[in-house]
Amino acid sequence: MGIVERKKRQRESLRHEILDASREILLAGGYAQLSMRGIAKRIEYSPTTIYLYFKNKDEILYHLCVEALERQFEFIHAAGGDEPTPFLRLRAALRAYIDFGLSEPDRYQITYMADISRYVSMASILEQGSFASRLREFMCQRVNEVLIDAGCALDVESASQALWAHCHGMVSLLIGRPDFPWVERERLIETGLDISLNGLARHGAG
Amino acid sequence: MGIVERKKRQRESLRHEILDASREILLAGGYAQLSMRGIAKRIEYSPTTIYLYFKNKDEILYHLCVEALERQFEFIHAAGGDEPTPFLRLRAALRAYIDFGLSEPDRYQITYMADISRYVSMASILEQGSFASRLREFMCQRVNEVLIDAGCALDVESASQALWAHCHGMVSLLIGRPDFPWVERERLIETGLDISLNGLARHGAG
DNA sequence: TTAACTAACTTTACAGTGTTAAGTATCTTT
DNA sequence: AAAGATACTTAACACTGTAAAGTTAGTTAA
Repeated sequence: MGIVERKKRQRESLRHEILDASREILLAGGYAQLSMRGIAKRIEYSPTTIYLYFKNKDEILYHLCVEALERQFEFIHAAGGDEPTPFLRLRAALRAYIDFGLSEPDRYQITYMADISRYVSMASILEQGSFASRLREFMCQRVNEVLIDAGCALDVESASQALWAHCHGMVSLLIGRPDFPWVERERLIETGLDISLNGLARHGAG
Repeated sequence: MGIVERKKRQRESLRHEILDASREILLAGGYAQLSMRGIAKRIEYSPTTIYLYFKNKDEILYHLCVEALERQFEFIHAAGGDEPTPFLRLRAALRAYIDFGLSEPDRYQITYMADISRYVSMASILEQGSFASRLREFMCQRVNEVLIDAGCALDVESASQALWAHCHGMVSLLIGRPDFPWVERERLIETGLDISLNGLARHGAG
């Protein structure tokens, strides 16, 4: 029965068109520009058609979020693999985290700053095998290597979450308050990383 | 001419009523609940009356933001003054920053996370003598004491901004993603502070 | 004292948002 | 050809922030 297949393909196709249009609007005009009616106009369907393919706007945001996490994971995973020490490998990963956020602010915003929680649970974003959970594991691994290397008794999970928060703080403030009188950006980032990483490696080392 | 005075007072009074209503709505129902029509209903005036007292919604948010910064400054300024060392005094201030954010999430959100930038400039928030600028100076001062005490050559401004970002990251993630599988909150905060502060104090100390 | 002016406030309206319910047209199956 | 499912649209609801015009009451000047 090729017809059923074709229908399925067509359905899948419009689903993708919706996500493509959403992504384009997001990256072109930012998060605030993204509206159901805007998406509808772009794909040349009525606004309510979208609801036949997605439960609501948050479900679209969720898919954009998952996509963004995939890109983020790949960006960070690719960074610093050739560095000689655990310390430098972790540093490269954190630096990549920050660079990703600053170079793709709208993607970053949708994953970490947008108010996405009404319909989308953290659990579904962190489901096993997802890029979010792989990113999390990857980070914990790099942190763990440093902890072992430095002979430091810190809890991996706590340390990873703290470092994540540190990086997120820099990204979100730089994105969200661009007109604050920041020191030179590169210096701020490097100082922030130095502080965090020195604090990690030398923790409990007298 | 007492009449002009009285009129001025009445005008000032309604202005305050509007801000009071806004604050109450914000603290009761959160940022998303705050609407011009909601404020109007609470003060028993028509929605457009508000526009005779405030340019737009952002100007109301701005005033709530300034208020929140005042509270935040006082909360943080009061913390740790009796601690014996610069290190512990800074630690207490950062801890207070985080505690303030977590205990008054809506106030925190409006000052650091809300998209307030269309009409309100950072410059007006940081104007000389404002609580925002006093908070900033206070933080730099405590950081500076630690830097001097530890004989560390880090730039005060960079270090302060980095530490601020670290704390903001923890607060904003804990507020914004409450359903993430965080480690026990107290442990996370303490670990984050340990890392940041050890990294600061031991920076460049071999 | 009456006419002009002004200040305070409301009504109406516009353009936008997410979303639901009902209706239509087309395509598939019996 | 009739029945049923699928895909899509139109109309509508309940919101949002905000601008323009209209109303009412109070103040001032002739």
